[in-house]
Amino acid sequence: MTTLTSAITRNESSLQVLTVLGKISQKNSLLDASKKLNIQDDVFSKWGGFSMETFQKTISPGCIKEMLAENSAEEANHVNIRLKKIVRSNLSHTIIKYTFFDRSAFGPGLVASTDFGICYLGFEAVSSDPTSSKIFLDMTERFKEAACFENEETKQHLQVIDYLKFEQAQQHLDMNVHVLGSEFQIEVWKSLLLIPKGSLSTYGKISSTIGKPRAFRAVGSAIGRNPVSYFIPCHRVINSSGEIGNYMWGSNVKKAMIGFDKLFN
DNA sequence: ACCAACGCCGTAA
DNA sequence: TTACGGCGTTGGT
Repeated sequence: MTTLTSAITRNESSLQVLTVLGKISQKNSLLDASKKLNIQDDVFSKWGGFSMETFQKTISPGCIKEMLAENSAEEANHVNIRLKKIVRSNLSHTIIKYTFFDRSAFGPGLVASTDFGICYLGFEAVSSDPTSSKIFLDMTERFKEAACFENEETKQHLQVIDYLKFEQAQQHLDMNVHVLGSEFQIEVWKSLLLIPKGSLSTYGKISSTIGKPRAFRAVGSAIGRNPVSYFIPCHRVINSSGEIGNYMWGSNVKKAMIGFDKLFN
């Protein structure tokens, strides 16, 4: 099987993987869920080249604890991100281009950018009218003073979508990210970039690293407003209890990202 | 400017 | 499992 073939099946099987992950609980294992949904249990190997059992184990409490304990600061991420703030007062002169993508390792989604870099990324399966989707409304609400229009040809978008398909082993990606947010939010988002791929942190730990150990709840709110999911890895922050916790695009997507981070490549 | 309500929380019981 | 504290953000006066 060629790399290309497996990449196609990966991105096509992601929807089924996400469906199964949305159905699991402490009572319901991946195997139970896949049987109930009448989904083949080999979708996980098609998706990431690892078995359902391996994935199940990776998101089990024991492995989650291990990922929380890892505190290596070397070689943090495969993606080297340069973060720049969007100045709100300049927004009326800002042009934002957006592209819907129908396939990736984490399902369909929306990516947007300014001329400097990516300003928005999220994952949602949109229906026939994309402009009424939660993801589109969230993006346009954030940038309502800017000029937003659809564009399929942006080099930055293609680069991001390519990466999210994981069609080949990614060594390194240099990426510019342009974020709109308060000082506090941007400080929180920057600290997320320090969480190594394959390990996890907690809301409490993040609040301590920014010097406000009691602001964990505010940190949760700030993380929830992360405009560029996956690349600003808010999926790597979970509850101190070991629960996966909530996620803007669904906790099934969060689980998929956590397991994929750990197992893929 | 002020206040109330709300969150991807943590922890104590 | 439930209740409450603490903190930045937002939306309504």
